[in-house]
Amino acid sequence: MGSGNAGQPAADPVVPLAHRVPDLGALELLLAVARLGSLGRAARERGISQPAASSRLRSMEQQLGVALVERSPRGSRLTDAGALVTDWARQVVEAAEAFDAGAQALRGRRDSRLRVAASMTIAEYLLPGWLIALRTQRPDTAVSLLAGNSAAVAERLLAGEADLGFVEGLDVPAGLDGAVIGHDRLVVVAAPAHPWARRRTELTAAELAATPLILRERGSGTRQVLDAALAGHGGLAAPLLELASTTAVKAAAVSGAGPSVLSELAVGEELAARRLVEVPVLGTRFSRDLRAVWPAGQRPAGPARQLLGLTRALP
Amino acid sequence: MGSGNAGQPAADPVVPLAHRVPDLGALELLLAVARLGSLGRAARERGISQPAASSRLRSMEQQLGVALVERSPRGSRLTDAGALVTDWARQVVEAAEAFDAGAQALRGRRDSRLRVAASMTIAEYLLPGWLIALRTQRPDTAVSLLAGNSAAVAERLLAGEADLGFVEGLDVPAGLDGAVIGHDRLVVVAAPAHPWARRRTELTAAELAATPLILRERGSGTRQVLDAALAGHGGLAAPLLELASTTAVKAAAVSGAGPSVLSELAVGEELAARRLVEVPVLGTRFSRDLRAVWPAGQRPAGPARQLLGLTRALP
DNA sequence: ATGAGCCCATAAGGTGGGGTTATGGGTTCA
DNA sequence: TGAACCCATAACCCCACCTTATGGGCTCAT
Repeated sequence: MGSGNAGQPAADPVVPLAHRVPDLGALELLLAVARLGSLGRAARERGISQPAASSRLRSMEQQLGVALVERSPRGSRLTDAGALVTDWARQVVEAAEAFDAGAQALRGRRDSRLRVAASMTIAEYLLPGWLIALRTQRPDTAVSLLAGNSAAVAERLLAGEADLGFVEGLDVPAGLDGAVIGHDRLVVVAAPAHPWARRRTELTAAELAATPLILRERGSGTRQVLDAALAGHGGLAAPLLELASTTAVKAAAVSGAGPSVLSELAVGEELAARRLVEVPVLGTRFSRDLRAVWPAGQRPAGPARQLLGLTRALP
Repeated sequence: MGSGNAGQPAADPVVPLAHRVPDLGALELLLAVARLGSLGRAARERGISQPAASSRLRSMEQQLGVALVERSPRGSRLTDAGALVTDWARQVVEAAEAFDAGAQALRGRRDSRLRVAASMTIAEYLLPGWLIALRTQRPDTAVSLLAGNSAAVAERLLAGEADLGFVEGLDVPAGLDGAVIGHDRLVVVAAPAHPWARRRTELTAAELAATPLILRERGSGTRQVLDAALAGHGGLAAPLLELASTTAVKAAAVSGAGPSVLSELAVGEELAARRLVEVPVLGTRFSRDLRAVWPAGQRPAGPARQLLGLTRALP
């Protein structure tokens, strides 16, 4: 099934993305040039030689087919296009920083200063940002992250193997205290081409329950909330597809395989770009609280307290 | 490694980000493995050999210090950590796709099928997403982008050098028709350590006007709105810093140099992660419409109409 | 049970992108 | 007019990533 298959949508690029987008080093260099106003200065900050910076930037311009900086004997300024590209580059670099913060926590060992246990959705979409913020305040705080469902989070906390937990369930697990730090909403989404995207009337809960959906595997927090909410409407139909990760579910929904229900946090990007469309549902609000939790009676202190403070400005 | 350095204030990484984060090719490979469930299949899709994929993935795991996939004689599945990393990777890849879509439009020539002129904020934060969406619907539509202020956008449209424009001004430029496609709000932001971040009372407009801010250069749309809104409150004080790009302004604000006023679109990320804090302002709403515009009487058709349709689901 | 057809791993060898140092020419300013 | 910035070019080096060739484990149909 190598070539000539029909169903595959806009999948395999002829020339891969990695060849059309400069690598992270080049993007960081561009940001440094924008900030410092000189190739040499930027090179020094990034720890490379000035000719290396010069050639790197030049090949980036060639690759993009756009002049990015105006070089002069007394410095370099961004062109108009360069300013635009620089801001796009910053988005990529920020995503990479979140990746790095998350990965670092994931590899963190037991002796970390701060051990966090978090549910999947929170670990995926919120925690990396918090860790970046924490790093700017306390650069030397080593953080370890363990991701799992609510029960696993509670278990770790009660066993003394984690200092702070985050859960997205409907209630606080027994033995834990908690504080609501934000809210999450489940949204019904479909590809723009799907009939549901063009409905002019709201979906009824019963209709939703009766329709096969693309879902995460049984046991995911999202699915539990959905199950509970639709229990009174005939129960959830057998899934159209059952996939292992949010990523996979989104990809399937975008490609038009069918409608899905996902956290607002997960599909913000897709909705904004109209790769997915939200389908309003009558009456039912698939809302759930996001909570920080800790062993009952033991108020978070030290790094845990600081991280808790960072989480209070949620969307 | 990584232990040893003490006070380094998160500025220039000792070991650069590019060395701690796998490159785009590796991240795309990981996404393909997650989707297809097999190294060999993923390798084929990405157009490389199976050993290359195997070794690439292995070195990524080594770099991150985390096992990402469980290999078995009948395929590979993501580990729990791998699922998390894959979702973080997807964020990076999506940002890179936006970068690519934007860069491609920027290099687009005059003979493109669809010529767009857009103001800076829209070009920076919204257009790339729209272009990605457009590409999935009409892969063969070549788009060119020209970014400038409202006057420049109007000029291009009236000269017949652009098919569709986007502006964020307060009114529709003369000679053009338009439709509101969304709204943008200017927010006052400060670093979490700034006194304003801890205020319990709302800022007055007069107070804001009297305080030196970090701003874009004169002429930016953001600054015009701000000027107009504060004209009745003593006028804007001389800026604390005047920088050339939104990126630079944000960086300065995050580093604590002072308060700034920026589009909500530009600082969403920073607010969510608490790298910046919004400072409420009494009474005044710095709101502005986002509009699609076209020459009066000439309703958009063809690709322009299609793009217009994509923009109707704004935040 | 046995070969086909997947899966993945290891080994050995090529190539080019990105790095380096060395050098030179332009502008600004004390 | 020399010092101190800016940037560019040239010649060289290295390793990260690719390739092809090969082998072993699991599953399944014949």
